[in-house]
Amino acid sequence: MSSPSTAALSEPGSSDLLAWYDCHRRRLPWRALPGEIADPYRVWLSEIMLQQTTVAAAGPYFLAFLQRFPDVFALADAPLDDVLRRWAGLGYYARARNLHACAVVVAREHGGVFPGTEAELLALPGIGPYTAAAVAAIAFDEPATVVDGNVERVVSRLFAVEEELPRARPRIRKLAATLTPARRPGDFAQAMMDLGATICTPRRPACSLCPWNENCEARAEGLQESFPRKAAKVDRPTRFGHAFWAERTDGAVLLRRRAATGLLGGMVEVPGSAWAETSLGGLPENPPLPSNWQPMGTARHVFSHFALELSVFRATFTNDTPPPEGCWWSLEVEKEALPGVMRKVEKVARSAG
DNA sequence: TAGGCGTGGTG
DNA sequence: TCACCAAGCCT
Repeated sequence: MSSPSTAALSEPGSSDLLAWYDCHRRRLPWRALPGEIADPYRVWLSEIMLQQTTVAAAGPYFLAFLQRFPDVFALADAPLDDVLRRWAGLGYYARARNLHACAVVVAREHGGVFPGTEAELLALPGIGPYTAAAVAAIAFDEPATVVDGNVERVVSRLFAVEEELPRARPRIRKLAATLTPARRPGDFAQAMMDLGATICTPRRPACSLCPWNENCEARAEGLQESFPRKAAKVDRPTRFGHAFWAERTDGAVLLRRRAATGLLGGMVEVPGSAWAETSLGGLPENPPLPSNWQPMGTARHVFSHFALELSVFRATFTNDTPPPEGCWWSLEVEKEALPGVMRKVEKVARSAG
C-alpha cells in the first residue's frame, strides 16, 4: 500500500478528526446535542432509513415516523400496512418490513429496550454489520468500528488501498479499526461519515479543508479521486409491461397487493401484465376487467438492477362493478402504500394525453 | 457469495 | 442524458 514516496506520511489521528467534527458537524434531525447520548430508538430508526439513502431523502420520513410512531411500542403495535404506507416512496421496502419485525422483537422480547452491544443488535431483523456498529457506537458509546460507503472511501484514500471493492472490504475494515478511538467512538463514527459526505466526496474532494490532508497517501500521489478502486459494473437491462388504471365514476381506483416478499414486497399496485424482457405489443395484455382500454402513454422507472417501461392503459367503470379476485376499489389512493413506480403510472394515467 | 432489492440527486 | 452513487441487508 505505501510506496517509498508516501512512507513518510504520519498516521492519521482521531483527535484531529474529532476537533474538526466539533467545529463542522452537520446538524441532523436524529442527532443528539453535543455531549449527549442519543436515544437508541431514534438512532436505530435513522440508521435503517439511511441505508443506501441520502440524508435529504430520509429527513422528512424520519420526522413523520417519529410523529406517528413516537417509540418502539407504537411502532410494534401498528399494522404492517401502516408502516408500509409511511415508508412508500423511500424505496428498499424490505427495510420497512424488517423495521416493523425488529420493533416487535424489541418490544416483546426486550421490554422495549434496545440491546447495547454489536452482537445483540446484529441478531435483530434488518440490522447488519454497519447498523449494529453504528447504533452501538452512537447510542451506547461502544467502541465499535463503523464502516459504510463514506468510511470505505476515506480509508481507501488515506491508505491508498489498491485492492478493488468489494474484495477490499476486510482490509478496509481492519484499517478503520486501527483508527477507531476508545474515547468518543460515536462521535468518531459520525465524524468519519460527515468527512466523507462533505469533504472526502466521491468526486472533487475538498482536500484543502480536510483535517487529514497531510496524512493521506492518495492525495500525496495526487490520485485521491481514483480511490476507492472498484470492479467494473454490469449494465442494467430494460423490462416492459402493461399497467391498467381502472377508475370508477365515483373516483375509486382498482388496486391489488404484491406478494409479501421480493421486489416491492407487500406494497400496493394497479393491476398489470407480467414484466417481460422484450417490448409487448400495443394491445392491452392481461387486463383485469374487459373494457375499451385507452393507451395513455409510458411510465419509465429505474430500479436498482433493471429499468422498466410500463405502457399505461385507462378505462372507466360503473360504481357497481365488482373487483376481480385479489383486487379492491380504493377511494383513497393517496393514502395507499404505492411505491414510486406506481405514482408514475398514476401521473401518466391522469394526464390529458 | 453474488445478486436481488428503490429512489432521487448530481455533475 | 446518463452514469454514478447514498449512513446496506438478506439469502
